Amino acid sequence: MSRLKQITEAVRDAGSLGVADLASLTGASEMTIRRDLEVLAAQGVLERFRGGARSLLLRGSEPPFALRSDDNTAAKRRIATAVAGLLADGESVVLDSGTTCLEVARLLHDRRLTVMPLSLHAVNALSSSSSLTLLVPGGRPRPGELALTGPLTLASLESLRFDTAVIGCCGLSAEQGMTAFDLEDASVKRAAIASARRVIAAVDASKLTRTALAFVAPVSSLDAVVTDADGDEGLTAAGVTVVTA
Amino acid sequence: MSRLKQITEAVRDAGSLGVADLASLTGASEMTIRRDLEVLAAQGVLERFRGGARSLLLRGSEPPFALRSDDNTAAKRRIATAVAGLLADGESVVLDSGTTCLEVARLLHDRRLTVMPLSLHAVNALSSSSSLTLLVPGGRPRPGELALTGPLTLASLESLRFDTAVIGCCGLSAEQGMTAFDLEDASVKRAAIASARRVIAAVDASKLTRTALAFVAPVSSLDAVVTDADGDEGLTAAGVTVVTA
DNA sequence: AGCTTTCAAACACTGGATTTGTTCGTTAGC
DNA sequence: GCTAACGAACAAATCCAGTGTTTGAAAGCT
Repeated sequence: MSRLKQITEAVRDAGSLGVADLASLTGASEMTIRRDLEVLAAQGVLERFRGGARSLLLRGSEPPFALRSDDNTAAKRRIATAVAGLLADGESVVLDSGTTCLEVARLLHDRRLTVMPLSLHAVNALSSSSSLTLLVPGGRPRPGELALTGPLTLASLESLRFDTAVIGCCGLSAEQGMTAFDLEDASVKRAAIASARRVIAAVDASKLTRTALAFVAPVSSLDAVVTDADGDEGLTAAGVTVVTA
Repeated sequence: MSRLKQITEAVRDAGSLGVADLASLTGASEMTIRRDLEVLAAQGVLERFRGGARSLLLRGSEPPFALRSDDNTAAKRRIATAVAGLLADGESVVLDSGTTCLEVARLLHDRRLTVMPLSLHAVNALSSSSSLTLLVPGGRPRPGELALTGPLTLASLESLRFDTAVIGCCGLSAEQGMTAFDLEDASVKRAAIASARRVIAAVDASKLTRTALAFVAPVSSLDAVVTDADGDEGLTAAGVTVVTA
């Protein structure tokens, strides 16, 4: 585990911690801890005060992208591989933001597809591909996440029709449907779903027991859910194809 | 001069060259030359064949972005600094693609502005800024250049009104007006100009004697031209403010 | 087929950039 | 005013991209 994540979690669990505590916890020097705190503060993870830092992570919000990105990569990659397998050459695909979908993007680099990613991270992962047609939606990138949102994004989605939407999310259950942390994100996901004939949700198992603030869509709008462990949670009963990677 | 550029020019001038020739020309090993040829082939600069490579650069087309980017950086930076100085805090700016405008983007990173860059390179340069409002236009990124083009880009521009447009180009003269190498690019530039109240052209002096294929706009649509050396070329007479950086 | 040339994968090396640690003068808070 | 924390500046360590070398495979020629 990276030192940054270690610090983030220690501070979150304790509420606030001193520089010296973090130094002895991680084995790094105090100067290094200060520099780490600076970058974490810039990411909005925590707030510095003289002598230490206090966490800014609410229970309802998700940790910033940079910290999630190399979390559970094995599961993400397995899910991504399964999702990539569901896409046929020549298809047009809208690809949601988030770390799991970024993993999908990486696998699509040499495929023959038309892809419109909803996050700049995925755009960057794909921009050097010569085999696929890359479409960039307009929008305002949310800091860190670099997920595109806002009216420009919605307008881009509304003007296009895709064969498949690959959507990630923060919570998914038969009763609560698909939910996301961010309201803006939720409306983008909704527009992506509306613009596609087929909808695939790429969701690691931990999300199947969770519900986030913003409602996106009922499970009935999904055609398939790709997940990493067995944890159906009533999705099959709700008429969704569940693929376990 | 970088070895890549050296190879590009040698192959262009000779039509085609052998690996051994290029190795002795550059002083690098043959393996390194092969690796270089691989990246240049990926950029579409040349085509490999057993034993060497042949050029794919036409006279009318411009060398790829990666080769132009650290060309004449001093002049570009001076021009960029002058352009940045013409922008006032709070303004909304649409920023064209190209290496000179990328230099401008770098200078805007910590300013308080609303910026919509027309190239993904500039988007990436700005996406970590917390002080400015970044807008991404939709579109298809042209390979290498990563300039956004196409109907999505035009639609994004048409739906917005900017205070200032900063435009780069391949040719500019009082008689021929502003010209670009790429037709798609030209229509994007035109839309950018139409969406802004004030138009600044950022152009190094070598462009002032050149004309490219695609007509963009007459000099009368420009409010100011920022260039690096004295070389008015009748622009002042045509009613344009010429700023020499 | 047999020979020669070219190619590229694998490994080692190198120089530059990034990260980390240390020192020390400055600053914030008591 | 005093003390602890801070951060700038420099030094050390570490990492990484680019390069060269070797070597076995592949391509082209006779």
